[in-house]
Amino acid sequence: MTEWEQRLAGAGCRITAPRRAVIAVLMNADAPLLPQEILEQAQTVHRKLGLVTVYRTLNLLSELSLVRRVHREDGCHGYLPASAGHRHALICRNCHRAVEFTGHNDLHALIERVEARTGYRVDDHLLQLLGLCPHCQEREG
Amino acid sequence: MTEWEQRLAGAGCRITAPRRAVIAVLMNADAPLLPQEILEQAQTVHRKLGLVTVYRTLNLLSELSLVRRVHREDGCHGYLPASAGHRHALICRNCHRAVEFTGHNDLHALIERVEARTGYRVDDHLLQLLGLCPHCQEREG
DNA sequence: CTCTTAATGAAAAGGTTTTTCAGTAAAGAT
DNA sequence: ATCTTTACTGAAAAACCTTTTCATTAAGAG
Repeated sequence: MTEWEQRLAGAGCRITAPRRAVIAVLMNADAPLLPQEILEQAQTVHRKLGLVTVYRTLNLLSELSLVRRVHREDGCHGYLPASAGHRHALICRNCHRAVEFTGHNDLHALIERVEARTGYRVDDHLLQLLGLCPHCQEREG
Repeated sequence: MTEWEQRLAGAGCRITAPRRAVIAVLMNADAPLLPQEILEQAQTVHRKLGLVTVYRTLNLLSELSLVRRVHREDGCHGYLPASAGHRHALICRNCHRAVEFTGHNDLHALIERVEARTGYRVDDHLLQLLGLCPHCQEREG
């Protein structure tokens, strides 16, 4: 049983073949995957998987903080395996390969300054970086 | 003619009553407005305005950097008047009132560190802060 | 193995955003 | 002021992504 499956079981959820298939795809993803893409890859393992179950499993994994949802410019959402703690995604605009990073320390100063100037109390943030990964830089240059 | 209308005219676009109505609503918005909300407010000025034209005008204003699109957790998009330069939105999770801020200096150090560690070249970023505005803090406390 | 009920898949519904297309009106030319 | 061109508009339909509904299936406790 994988670590993710243990977390599911610990939360009182059943370990089913459809969930195993979705998990297998997501655990090793290195770019944000759309639900439709997850479906197509997972169906090679579990043929009769439906898109609805992909969405339900993604919601479940999000609640357990096992995956992170990233916003795309076109308005739909990709999903990435989430590392522990509050991290952010750096996404290649060409191949969509993503890495995570922590921005906590640098953001802390910024957030304090903004709180002082605006009077707002900040309790959450969304940060995504966009650029070119090393691989795609080579191809371009 | 307002500043926004001059920008439109300068870009070769026609100044029409529907566009004026959308602009009038957005110029003074202090919270991200949904296309549907913009429609309802703008229809008090231009009764036969359609939702399609709201979307088309929002795309136009986005291209001219007169409005900024902010991502909401539910997946749809709100629109805010954009100040000059690269700014970010701080949004109240209760009343949705928003203020803008510049995070350029603080993010610069973070971005350089992430570039050094990952090899990515970062050329854009998305940063939104969420919290409570002073007004809603009072109401809560 | 049996039983309970969580989980599934198909179909339908719900929402937002885009496309299509015939009609309208803005703005430059006359 | 009027004409002419064509960008713009609104309604309807289409195209998405995502959620809900509901009858059926199967996980896992006893």
